[in-house]
Amino acid sequence: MVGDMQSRTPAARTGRPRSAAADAAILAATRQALVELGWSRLTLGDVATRAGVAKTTLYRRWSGKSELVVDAIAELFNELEVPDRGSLAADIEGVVLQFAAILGRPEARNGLIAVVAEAGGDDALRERIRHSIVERQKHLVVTGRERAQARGEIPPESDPEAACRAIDLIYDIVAGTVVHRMLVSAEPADTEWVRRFIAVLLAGITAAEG
Amino acid sequence: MVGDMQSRTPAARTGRPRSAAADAAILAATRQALVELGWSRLTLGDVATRAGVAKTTLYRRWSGKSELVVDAIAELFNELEVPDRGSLAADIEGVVLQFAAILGRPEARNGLIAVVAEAGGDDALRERIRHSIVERQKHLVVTGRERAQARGEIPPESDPEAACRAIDLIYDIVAGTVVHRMLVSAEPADTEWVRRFIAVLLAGITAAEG
Amino acid sequence: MVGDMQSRTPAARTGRPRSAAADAAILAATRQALVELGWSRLTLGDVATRAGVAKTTLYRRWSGKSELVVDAIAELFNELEVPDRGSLAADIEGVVLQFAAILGRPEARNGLIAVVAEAGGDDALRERIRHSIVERQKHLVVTGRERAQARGEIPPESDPEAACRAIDLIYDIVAGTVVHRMLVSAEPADTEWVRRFIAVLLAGITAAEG
Amino acid sequence: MVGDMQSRTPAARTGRPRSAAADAAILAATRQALVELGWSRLTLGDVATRAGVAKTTLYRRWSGKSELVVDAIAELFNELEVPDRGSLAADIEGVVLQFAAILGRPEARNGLIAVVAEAGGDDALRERIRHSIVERQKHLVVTGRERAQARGEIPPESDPEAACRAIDLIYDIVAGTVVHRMLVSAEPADTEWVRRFIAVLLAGITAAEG
DNA sequence: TTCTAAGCGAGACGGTACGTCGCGTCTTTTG
DNA sequence: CAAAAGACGCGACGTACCGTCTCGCTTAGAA
Repeated sequence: MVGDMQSRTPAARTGRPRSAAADAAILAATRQALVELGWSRLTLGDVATRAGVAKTTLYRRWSGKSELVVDAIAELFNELEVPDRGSLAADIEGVVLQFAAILGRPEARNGLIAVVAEAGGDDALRERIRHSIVERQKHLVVTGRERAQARGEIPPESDPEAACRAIDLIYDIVAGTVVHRMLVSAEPADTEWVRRFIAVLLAGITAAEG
Repeated sequence: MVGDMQSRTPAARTGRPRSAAADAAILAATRQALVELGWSRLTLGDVATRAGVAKTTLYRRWSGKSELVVDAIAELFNELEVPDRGSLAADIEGVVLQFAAILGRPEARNGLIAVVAEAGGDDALRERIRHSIVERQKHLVVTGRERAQARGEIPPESDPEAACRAIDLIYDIVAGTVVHRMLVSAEPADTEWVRRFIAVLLAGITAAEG
Repeated sequence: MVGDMQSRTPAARTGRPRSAAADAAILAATRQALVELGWSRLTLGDVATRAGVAKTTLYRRWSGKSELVVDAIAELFNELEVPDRGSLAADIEGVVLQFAAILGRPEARNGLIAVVAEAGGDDALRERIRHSIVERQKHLVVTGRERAQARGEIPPESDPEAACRAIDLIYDIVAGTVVHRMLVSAEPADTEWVRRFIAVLLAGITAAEG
Repeated sequence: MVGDMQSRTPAARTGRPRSAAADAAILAATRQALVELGWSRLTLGDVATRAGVAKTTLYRRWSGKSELVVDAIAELFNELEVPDRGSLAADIEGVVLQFAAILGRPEARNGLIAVVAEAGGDDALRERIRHSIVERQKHLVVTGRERAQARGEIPPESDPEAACRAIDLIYDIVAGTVVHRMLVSAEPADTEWVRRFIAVLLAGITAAEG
C-alpha cells in the first residue's frame, strides 16, 4: 500500500482497527473495474460492491476516485527495477520494456492518464501522483545512470545541479515518449520500436554529455 | 470549425438554418469553462449558459462533452506552423516553443490530456482526436524534415516506410516529452529547457540516421 | 391538489410544463406506501418508483417527506362535509363518523399523526398542516353551529370573539377526542362510542352556553 | 426508571454490573436532545456522546430510539397526581393544569407525539407506551372519580363495565383535547382556557351520568 | 488473591436512505 | 422549422445514521 489519508499515527490504539484485507480488496477491485469499465464509467459504489465492502468503508480511506486510482495503479509500478544487463543500452532497453509492459495493462493505461488529467488544477493530487508514482520511477534513471558511470560508459557528473537537470530531462523523454506512443498514437511499444527509440536516445545523451 | 456530427448534408435546404454564431459562441464558452473549471467540473449545461444558448442547440451539434472539447481545443492548434529559420535546429526550436506555448494555456492543458484519457476504449473519439489534432501536428514534422533535406542537413530517405516510422518516432519523442514535462512534471518548457532537449534530440536523430 | 411550493405563477409560460399526471401519481403512491409501510419506513425513492417517476421530479415539487405526506392526506379530508340531518345531535354524529371513517384508513392514521409530530419545531410545516387540513375541518364546526342556530337549537352568539373561542374549543374537543381514541387508545370510534361521546359533548355545550 | 429490555434476570450474578449512573445520564441526555433537536434530528450517537457513554452501552439497554424516548419522557409523567382541592371541578382543573404543564415542556411535546406516531403498526411499542405513560395517567381519572363519589358529587356506579367505559371516554376527552389544543392548534392551555373546557366537560359528565 | 465474565470507550463495519448534480432526451411556446 | 426554456428519467455522488462487530481496558464478585 501507498500513503493513505491519515497514515500511521502510532497513537491509534483504541477502537476497532481498520481491516487490512479491505484495503487490498478495494485496490484489487479498483484495478479490475479499470480494466472492465475504464476510468469514466468506474464508480466508487461499484468498486465497493466488487470488493465486498460498504461504500462508507471506501470513503473512510480515500477521499475520492482520483486518490483511490492513484494508489491502485501505484502498486503496479512498484515492481519496476533496473536489471543489470551489463551495458547502458541493455539496461535502458530492459527498463523501457518493463515500463511498456506495465502501460500495456489496461488498468494502468486507463488509470494513469486519467489521473494525470484530473490533476490539472489539483495540486494535492499532483503531489500524490508525484510521490507515489513518478519519483520512484525517476529513481530508475538515477540508478541506471550511476551504474553506467561505474562502468565508465558515461563520464561522472561533477555539477550535481546539472546532473539533476539531466536526469529530469531523460526521464521526461523516456516516460513521455513511451506514454505518447502507447496512449496517443495507440501503437505498441514492442522490442523493435524500443531498439529504434533507444538508438536515438543513447546517441543523443552521449553526444550531448560527452 | 472542425468536422461536426451530421455536417454538410447537401439536402439541408429547408427550414431555419443553424446559427453560425452559435457554433463560435459555444466553442469559445467551452474554452473559457475549461480555463475556469477544468475538465471534470465543466458541464454542458454551464457551457450552454455561457454561450447564451439552449442545451438543445448544443446537443444538436455535438454528441457529448468529449467531442465538444476536442473541437474547442483543435482550433488552438491550427495556428501551429513551421517557421523557416534557416536551420533544422532553429526550426525545431521554433515549433517546440510554439507547441509549448499552446500547452501553456490552461484550456489546452486541461482539455487535451482529459480528452486523450477519455479516448481510452473509445475508438471513435480517438480517431476524432487523431484527425483533428494529431495529424496536423505530425505534418509539422514532415515539413521540417523535408526542409532540412532540401538544405542538405539530413540525407534524403530512400525507403518511404522507414521514413514514415522515423517521423512517427520523432513525433512521439517531441510531443511526448513536451507534454510530460508540462503536465506530469509540471515544469515550464522555457527556451533554456527546449535548447537542452533539442540538443539531445538532434544529436540522436543525426547519429541514428547518418 | 393542495398548495405546492411555487404554485401557479401565471408568468410560467415558457419551457415544458410540469406533468399534472405526475402529481396525481405521486400523491396516490404516497398514500399507498403509507398503508403498506407506515410513516417511518416510507422512502421518497420508493414513492417515486411506485409513481413511475424519477426522484428528482418528486423533489422538484415537494421539499421533503413531510410536505409530501401533508398534501397526500389532505386530499382525504376534502370529502368531509356537514350533512343536514335535521338536528344538531344528528349533524354532529354524522360529521364525527365521517371523521372517524377517514382516520380509520391507515394512510390517514399513519400520516396525520406523524406529520403533526414532525411539525414540532417546524413552523412552516405546522402552518401548512393548519392551512391544508385543520382549517377546512374547523369550517365544519362553524357550519354545524350556524345551522343549529338557524334551527333555534342553540341561541345566536352576540359576541363574535366569544363565538370564535367556543368554536376553537369545540373543535379541539371533537378532533382531539376522536384522534386520541383511535391513535393512542387504539380503539374503534364506532357508532355506539360516538353516541356516548356526543351525549356528553352536547350536554356540555348546551349547559355551558345556555 | 421504567422497564428495561432484559432487566432483573436473577441469574445475573457474575461479571461487572451495569452502571446505574449511565442509565440516568442517557435518559437526561435524551431529554436534552429532544429539547434542542426535536425527535427527527435526535440521533442515538449524539445522545451517547452527550451522556459521555459509548453507543454500545446505550444499545445494551434499549433496542432503539423509540424505546429510549418512551422511557425518557415517562419519567416526566411520574410526578402527576390528583390534589384534593375539595371539589370535582377543582380537582379536574388541577390535574389538567399539571398535564398541560408537562406538555408545555418541549421534550414532552416533541417526544410524546412522535413516539405515538411511531407506534402505528408497532404493537410492542404501543404496549410500552400504554404501560409506561397512558395507564398511570388513566389512574388519575379513576382516583378523581372515586373521590367525587365519596363526596357525593356524582352517584356511585353500579355497573363496573359501564364505569370502565365512562372512565375511558373521559380520559380520551381530557387527554385528547389538551393534546390537540397544544400540539395541533399550538395554543397554550392556560387557566382561562382550562376553566372554559372544564365547564363544558363537567356539565356533560353530570348531565350524561345523572 | 487471582481468576473471569461482563461492562465499557472507541471506532470500524455493512447497510439504507438521503438530497443533489449532471446527463442526454422530451415537450412546450416563441420567432 | 430552429431556438429558448425547462421538465423529465436516470444514475452516481458523498453524507448521515443505523445497529453490529471487534478491539483493548476496567471492574467487581467467585474461587
